[in-house]
Amino acid sequence: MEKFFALPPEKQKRIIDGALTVFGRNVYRKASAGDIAVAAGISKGMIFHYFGSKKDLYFYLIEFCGKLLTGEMEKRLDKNVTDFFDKLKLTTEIQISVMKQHPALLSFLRNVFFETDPEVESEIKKTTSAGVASTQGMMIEGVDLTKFKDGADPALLLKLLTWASEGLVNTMPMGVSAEDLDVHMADFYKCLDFMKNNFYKGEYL
Amino acid sequence: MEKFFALPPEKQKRIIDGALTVFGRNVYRKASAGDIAVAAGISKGMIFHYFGSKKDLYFYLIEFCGKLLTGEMEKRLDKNVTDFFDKLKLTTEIQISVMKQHPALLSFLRNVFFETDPEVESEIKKTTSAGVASTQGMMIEGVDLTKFKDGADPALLLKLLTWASEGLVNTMPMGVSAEDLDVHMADFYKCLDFMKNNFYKGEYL
DNA sequence: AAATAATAAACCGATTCGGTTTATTGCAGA
DNA sequence: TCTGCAATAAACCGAATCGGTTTATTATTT
Repeated sequence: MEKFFALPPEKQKRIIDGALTVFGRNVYRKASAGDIAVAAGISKGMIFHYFGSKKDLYFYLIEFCGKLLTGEMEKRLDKNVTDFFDKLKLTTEIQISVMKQHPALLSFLRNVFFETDPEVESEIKKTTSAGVASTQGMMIEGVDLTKFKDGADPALLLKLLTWASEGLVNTMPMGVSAEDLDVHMADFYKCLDFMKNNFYKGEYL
Repeated sequence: MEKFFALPPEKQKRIIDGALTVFGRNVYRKASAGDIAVAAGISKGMIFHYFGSKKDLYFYLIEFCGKLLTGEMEKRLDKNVTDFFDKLKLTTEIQISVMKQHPALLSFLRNVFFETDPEVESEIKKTTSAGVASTQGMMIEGVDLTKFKDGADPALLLKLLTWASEGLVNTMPMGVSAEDLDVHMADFYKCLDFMKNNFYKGEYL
């Protein structure tokens, strides 16, 4: 893998994104090295020159994405944020910013999560058991629930907005441009503000 | 294809669902007849005996799903429903009921929509141009907007709930059981009621 | 110019592909 | 029970593709 790391960073990125795209659209077995090479704009042989094997590339990508995602989360998701909507906004913002760097990252991780190929499944379970954790659960902890009006159900609201966030990301899975992401995020933020205005007590607006 | 239609209906269904699953998880080129046969619990040869070719099977499935979906929509989506939430509920209900019959149907159609393989793309465009139509646009037409409170933005609300509906369906794409679907749908309905209670004028509740 | 590293392209045996053919089974009607 | 026929599984086909290696070519360094 030293060979790979010796490459200029923008080329590393091209290869990573090409591989993420192919692994993000296909199951492990059907994601061929040839397709990855084409997507990355290099010759097939180079993949094995850089990574040794398809499997090695695959697990390198898992590690890379995991570290990037959790790294961004730890760096930017301030523990002191107790406002429900701020926290949700922040989480979405991080996801979007990651997708701007690597558009196929989320669909790749999703495929990894659902992968069942015996050649990789057991090792996946080993390396990702710590990583995933329930976003749902830790989202609501430390949140100041007293800001909500009586009758407003934060858990339900969280569920709704989590779905929406999922759907938002999922409705444009192909080559999603940064501008498109911004447009949709702006709409999503409008939704958040809208909800906040309606479900917070007046004094917290 | 007469051979296929002569089969007992439950066997037809098994084959359809197997094929939908495989085509729903893979791009056309990577969805192999062998995998489909395994998923359907028949031998590979039978696929060609029933359908002639993989491509014929593929387009039969497109036609089948299209007819089923639009058929259900026309049958159940009453034109007289002018209530925003009733309409949304009805639409979701139809989608879920279709997914109960054929769990992989939606992901299959989704893949068809994004398919780019030259072997099938042009013919897809021909056969589906009429079918898709903008759900978003026709969702809001004929809806009684006067029921909303001042300050409630129905278009924004529709967007949010459409995303949520997308996310709801998309968060469990694998072998989703009917009970799971019911649980999630119940949650979604609770969200709808919740929104309705908050964004409708009092006299319409 | 010689040596060395990076890369593409040709190549390898093995596997899988879409599709066909053959062998086996189940089930009519006699 | 035998016979014929349709349904099916299993073996098979040449072609393509697979993961991976080797060779040839191009850049780069010395």
